[in-house]
Amino acid sequence: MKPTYLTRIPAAEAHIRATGERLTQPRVAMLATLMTADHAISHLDAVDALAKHHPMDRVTVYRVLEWLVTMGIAHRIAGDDRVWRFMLTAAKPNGKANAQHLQHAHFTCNDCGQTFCLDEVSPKLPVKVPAGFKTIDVDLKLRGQCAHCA
Amino acid sequence: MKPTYLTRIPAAEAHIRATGERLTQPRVAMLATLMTADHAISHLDAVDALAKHHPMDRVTVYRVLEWLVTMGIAHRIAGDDRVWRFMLTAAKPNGKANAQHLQHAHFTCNDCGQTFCLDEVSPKLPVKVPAGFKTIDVDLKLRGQCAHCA
DNA sequence: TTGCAGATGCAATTGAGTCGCAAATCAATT
DNA sequence: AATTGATTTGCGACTCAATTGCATCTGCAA
Repeated sequence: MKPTYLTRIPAAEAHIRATGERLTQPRVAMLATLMTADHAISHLDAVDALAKHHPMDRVTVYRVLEWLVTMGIAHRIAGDDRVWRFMLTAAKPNGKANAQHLQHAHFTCNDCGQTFCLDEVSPKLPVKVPAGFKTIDVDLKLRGQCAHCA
Repeated sequence: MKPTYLTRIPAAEAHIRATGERLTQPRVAMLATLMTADHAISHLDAVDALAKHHPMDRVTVYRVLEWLVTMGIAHRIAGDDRVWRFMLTAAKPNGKANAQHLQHAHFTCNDCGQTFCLDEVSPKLPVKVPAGFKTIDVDLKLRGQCAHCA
């Protein structure tokens, strides 16, 4: 069954505390919200989801989301509608961010519009680039129908 | 050496005439401009580039670009800055759009910001998706340093 | 408890992209 | 060559995600 917001609070606090940065209510609430999502959520989705338990300013949502990205806790995905969507970066068992996650795939459903992470697809992409080009980051994006809509 | 705008006009006219749609000045100018670019250009880049030889309205640029995409002559790429960039779709020797081009890779340089097409990388991507998911379109995006900036 | 760097809220701004509508243009037909 | 009618273009106004500036508040350490 789906995890609820409230049950994620302690884990969210621990995760933020582990960064050594300031532990603030908006950060906890935002991270707990991300933890309950099984797909990438937009800034607006986040505002709506937070409205129930911990309403906060739109701009704060932007800034907290950006902070989570710079901390490596979340990553952002460019949607076809020019809207950023955010998702937790997969963590390794020890709690550290997964470096391999930098190179991974996303699947966006043409019907429902949801975006999912496909971690299992990614790490072994053999990508050849022309001479002189240096690859730092790889992003694989699929479009189609998700299991629910097909 | 780089192709110039003027030398591309005849080819652009021929290409548009081949679609069976109306041959208009903005379409010719836009296509000729795209033909001189070796990397993906934004809507604003296009407006600036056209200003010299064939100034046209911002909105017209958007619409012509969109028309070129629906015709399969160009394709659009979502940039990390939420800006669409456009590029000619590689044509096969017979002049028809290349269907395989639908599944291909882009390389964006972190330093100069230019985006290039890597047609040779793409077609044989073995992508596994979870059960029930149906892939229709694949987009591979690389980030790093291009040959010029490295 | 206090001090203050860093975080948040609010209002205003930016900038890519879109919409509606009147005027202009292309091309088919006379 | 002129007419006609459907498409396109230009212009203004608009939408909406995201950002910026600044005053206020808050977490944390001394």
